[in-house]
Amino acid sequence: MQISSKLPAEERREITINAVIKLAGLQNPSEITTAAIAKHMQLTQGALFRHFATKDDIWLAVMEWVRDQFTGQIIRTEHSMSEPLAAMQAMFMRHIDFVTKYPGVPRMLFGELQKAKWTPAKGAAQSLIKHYTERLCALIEQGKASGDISDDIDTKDAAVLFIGTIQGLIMQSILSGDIQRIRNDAPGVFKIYQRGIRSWK
Amino acid sequence: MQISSKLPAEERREITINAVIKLAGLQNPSEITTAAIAKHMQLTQGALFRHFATKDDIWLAVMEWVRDQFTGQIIRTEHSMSEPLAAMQAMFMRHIDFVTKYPGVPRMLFGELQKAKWTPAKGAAQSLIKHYTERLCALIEQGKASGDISDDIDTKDAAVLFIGTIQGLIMQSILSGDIQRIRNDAPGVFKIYQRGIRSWK
DNA sequence: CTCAAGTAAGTAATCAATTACTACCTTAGT
DNA sequence: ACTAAGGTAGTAATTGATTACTTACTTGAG
Repeated sequence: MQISSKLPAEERREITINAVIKLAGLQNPSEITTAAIAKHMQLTQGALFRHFATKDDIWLAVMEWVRDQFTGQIIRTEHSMSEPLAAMQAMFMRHIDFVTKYPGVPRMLFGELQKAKWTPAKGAAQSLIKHYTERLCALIEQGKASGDISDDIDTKDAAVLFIGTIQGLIMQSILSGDIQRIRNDAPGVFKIYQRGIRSWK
Repeated sequence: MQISSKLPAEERREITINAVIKLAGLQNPSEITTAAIAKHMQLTQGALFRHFATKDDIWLAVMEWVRDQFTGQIIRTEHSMSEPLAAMQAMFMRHIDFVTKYPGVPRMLFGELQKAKWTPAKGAAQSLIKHYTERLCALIEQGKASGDISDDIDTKDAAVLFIGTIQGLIMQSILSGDIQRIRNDAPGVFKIYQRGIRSWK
């Protein structure tokens, strides 16, 4: 039997993370087995445990990758805009881009958050969303200060709705089975959100 | 060993559905085992299969219960209001009421929809949301006709956002671990949604 | 030659589903 | 009114699959 070409540990970890994210786009993340991951990267199941102590450890590595990639992209997008509302729209679209590129990610996040007992991966997921919410709240406050966003609305509520708006698009795409469709729906949905928070002079 | 008092089949099915919904509020629905369900209703695991052919059959029964309860309540609420926007607000609050009363339900729904392969329970979940979306679209069209809702916005987008808004609140409550908190947040979030769709004359 | 990275074949635990048996209720025949 | 028969709903133990993880051995690049 031919064996896979040997690779250094760090490279294998990266390939593993990639495989998990790809598989999560095709099936229910909680049903992804170590055997399935190994098969997808042309490796035997036991070999995975040369690079990860436990399966939880794999999930943690994946969540950390997601955290770094996602947060990095969002922060960079935010800083590329000066007007708060424009920044929010750009972040919205960047977020949509991200989830259409990696459709498994929102599934993993939501699935992880549902778990009853604490896991390192769940902690990473929680802090990711917490951090995201904080950035949004800061932007909304800016928008209120500059007069672009209405003072009438609650900052936290507006942040929750921003994320919920995307969540709703994702759910719709899961229903239709076509993740790419949310690219078309996103602008119209964001328009409604923007009408909801902007001030009318 | 003392055995549980015998009950007629139909009653046992109802008790089972109740147990599943209660358990789903406490833990990740996909991790609920037949043993856990049986234990929660003071029954042995094997006895469950006197009333349900398979575990999938249990899930289907639960989803059908949810479909009947939820749809019934929402439809009744819709018909109790004459103005479209008022009806939507009432439906929003009824929906929030429902998920705070049965916190396991949204988890089950979302978890079921994520599954790769089709199951009867997944089909029931899909048709529930499809039907709900259709009712919302009809209401929004009514609102446009009466001039309460802006013609500028897309009906389907507005319906997606309505559900997404609630989805966002649920996610926030899962994060905070306190499902009851969404009762407080709901009015403020709906207010933003309403600003987003209503016409400004 | 070494040893990190691989294979292949385990193990123990968990889970849905099955099986063999039992207790209780209803009902028909005398 | 009694009682034997049949059906229903329970128990307790077991089965076969699946899963995360382990162990003993093998390979090949530096």
